[in-house]
Amino acid sequence: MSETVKSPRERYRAQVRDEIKAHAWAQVATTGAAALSLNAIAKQMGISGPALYRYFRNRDELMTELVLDAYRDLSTTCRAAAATAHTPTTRLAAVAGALRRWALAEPHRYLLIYGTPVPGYAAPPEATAIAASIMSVLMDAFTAASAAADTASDAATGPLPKPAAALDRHLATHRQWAADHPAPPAVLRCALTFWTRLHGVVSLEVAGHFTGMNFDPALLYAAEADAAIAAR
Amino acid sequence: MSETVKSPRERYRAQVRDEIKAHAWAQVATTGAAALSLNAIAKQMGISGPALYRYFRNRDELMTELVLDAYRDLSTTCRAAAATAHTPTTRLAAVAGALRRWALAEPHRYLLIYGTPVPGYAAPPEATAIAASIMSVLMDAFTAASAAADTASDAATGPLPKPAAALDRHLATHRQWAADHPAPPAVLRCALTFWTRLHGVVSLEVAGHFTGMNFDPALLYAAEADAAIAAR
DNA sequence: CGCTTCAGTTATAACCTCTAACTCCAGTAT
DNA sequence: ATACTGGAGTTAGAGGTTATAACTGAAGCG
Repeated sequence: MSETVKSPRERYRAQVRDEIKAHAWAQVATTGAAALSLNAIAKQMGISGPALYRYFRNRDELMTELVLDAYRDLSTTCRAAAATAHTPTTRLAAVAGALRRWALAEPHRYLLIYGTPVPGYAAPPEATAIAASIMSVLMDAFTAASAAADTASDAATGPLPKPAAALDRHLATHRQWAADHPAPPAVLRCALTFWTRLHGVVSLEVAGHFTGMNFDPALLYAAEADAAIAAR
Repeated sequence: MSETVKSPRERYRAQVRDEIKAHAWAQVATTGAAALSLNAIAKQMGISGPALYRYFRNRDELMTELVLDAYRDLSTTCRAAAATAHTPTTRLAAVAGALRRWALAEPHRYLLIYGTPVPGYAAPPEATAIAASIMSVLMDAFTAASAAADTASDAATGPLPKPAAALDRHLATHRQWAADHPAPPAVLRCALTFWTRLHGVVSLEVAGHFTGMNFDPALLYAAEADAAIAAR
């Protein structure tokens, strides 16, 4: 760590950058990413607007930084949750629970990643790399789960439905996103559906589409997580 | 229809309102809802900015109008798709296909409804009513599907997993959103999961989260739709 | 200890939403 | 038919935003 010793200038610069990001996160948490205002941040910090442009080229660069922070945080949260459990199925359940808690803790942070992309904005390659790393957590767990299922009772799950089989055949050749992961197509499919199903529930929840419906999204989420795990 | 005869003033007013909305939709389609600019619309129409405020109290009112239009269009699209099929399962498949086509035809329109809510904005009660009507299409189809399954072979689907059973018990009492629909809890659960699963795939697709992954979302979507229908 | 680099400043441009005050014409009512 | 009035559209302007340009002054560097 002592090798990261920097000049005073750079130390100060990094410190101010972090302070800016802290204020930005506060804004995102309260009013959402769309209302993020560089001017307001500067005012809160007691400096004038254009001073911020010494630290971030423009609004998009700050936004990208926030997106990457959010991705990183989500990734470590999922990995930490996975590490707490020792059986494959409980590990998947732990990741599912952690994902929802993470999303509900700061809805705007979840929406910053998975919500409406800003018009001209394109996610940086690093973001997709982190997203892939989250998927690898799921693929690891599903690999272990399917192995355990083989040794135990591989029946119960009858023949694969046609569309699922077609998806598996497709994923056998179209697996660029999991190129460095040795999982078979079925595991890729399971990880993918696990992700999309959980996102389906939690994204509607954080966007407020369940508010008027008067039921507990937690139960729906639990049922979906369970189904996705049991389906194998 | 001839009873809706209006004064010339009101005819003109309605016409201009529609023209404004047409330009707004064009903007939403190209740059997204977040970048919707009343000024730009006025410029395109050859009038000056403040003139628009004769027709819409503010930006939010125009946005609300667009949201309601989108909801209405999605609702009629789903109902039309459901009407094309004659068996319950093909009807569900038709609705699923129509939903994805509708979303992909204009991604920003889908995101306008199901994407990140704008900061201070709250959906009008009419929107939730239309959303409920979309759900009722699904509940009708699942009701018919489960009835058909009873007459045929109700086995295959073994005992309900614990979390799903818990959700069913919860929905038995928490069904405000389907108060005027006689469907049993299991049907509510099926409709709900059908919705969330399809949304999970299509929302990630329109938000561009599959772009770097190099697989065909259509196959994943088809597999998910099929699974949600087969699960009953 | 001088020089240079850079953080922060003000001024400014070009947008945005939205209000206020005014003009003027067209539809309405007598 | 004509007088009246309501409303559509105008300009001016307040207050917000992102972002650039030019300048100042101090702090770090050699």
